[in-house]
Amino acid sequence: MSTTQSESHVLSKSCQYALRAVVYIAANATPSHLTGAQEMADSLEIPKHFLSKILQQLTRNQLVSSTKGPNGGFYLSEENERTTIDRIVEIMDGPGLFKACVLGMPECSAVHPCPLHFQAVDYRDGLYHKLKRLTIQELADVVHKGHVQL
Amino acid sequence: MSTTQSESHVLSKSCQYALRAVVYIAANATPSHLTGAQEMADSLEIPKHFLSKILQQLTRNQLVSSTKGPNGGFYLSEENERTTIDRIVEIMDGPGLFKACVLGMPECSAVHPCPLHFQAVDYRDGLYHKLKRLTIQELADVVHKGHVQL
DNA sequence: TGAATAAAAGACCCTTATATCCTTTATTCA
DNA sequence: TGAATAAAGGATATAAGGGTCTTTTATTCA
Repeated sequence: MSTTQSESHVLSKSCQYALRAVVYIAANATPSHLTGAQEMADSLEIPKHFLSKILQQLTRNQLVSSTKGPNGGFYLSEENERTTIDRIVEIMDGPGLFKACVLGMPECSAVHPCPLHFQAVDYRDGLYHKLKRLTIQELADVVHKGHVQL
Repeated sequence: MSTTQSESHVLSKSCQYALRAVVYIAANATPSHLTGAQEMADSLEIPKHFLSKILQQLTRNQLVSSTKGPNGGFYLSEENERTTIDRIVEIMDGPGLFKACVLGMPECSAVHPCPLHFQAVDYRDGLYHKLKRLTIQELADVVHKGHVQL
């Protein structure tokens, strides 16, 4: 009974990598030692070239900072550290994730709900509101205390 | 500042179509008038051939019933009507969705959590337990009462 | 029986996500 | 200044998801 399953996910792989990378930078970069793409790729076990692409995207959107050349690499400005998780998700996966209907219907709302609207909406909104208040720095702190793996 | 976003989603399109189709069948098929793929495709605005393939997958897994030939089509047995939503999701998208880590880490659990584990897990499990108790028939009833759009 | 109907099945194509590679630009420091 | 380093950028490859088309099989009914 072979069934071809479409392996779905909440966050794209790019977004997952982006979040882990940014938290890694927050937890490991210091003014005297910036974090390089190579170091991150090794430590987080993310394909290096793919990670570089993602980091580029984040810097272009000013969610992480970088400098080129020897001793160059990535770091977070004070402002970068206060970035909330939802911002990263939005940059990587677009604004749709926390707004779109579970069943993909264009007109789904509390007034014209799809059959799963009320089952799904609190799940979605609950997560969204948490991520909207949670900063990179806060996650990095938890990592530093060793309570969590990256 | 062009950012190539990877449009993520909770349920795959195949799964969204599958759920809508099954609820449609439950709400519209009668012993004297089975629902055809064409009718469903038209009514739900789903590409017909794609829908057919999905329906095939569901019948192969005995979540919907069908007969060929003139006046043939799809219908739900009594047992089919009591199928819970999580079963459909599992057939279409695999068993991973409600178990996998938000950040895609293989070893994520309450003991070795990823940075977002506790933020995500209760919502994920909450939705899962709802879908595990919710049947096709129950959704079809809501549709019949006109409270919901398909 | 045979023509018409509708699902089952399989081959195929297009788009997007994921991943890799190569070249260019900026920076450091000997 | 120039060699080395590391990010930025662009072009390309691979895989999976989404979608289409054609043929086969089962069923009905005239």
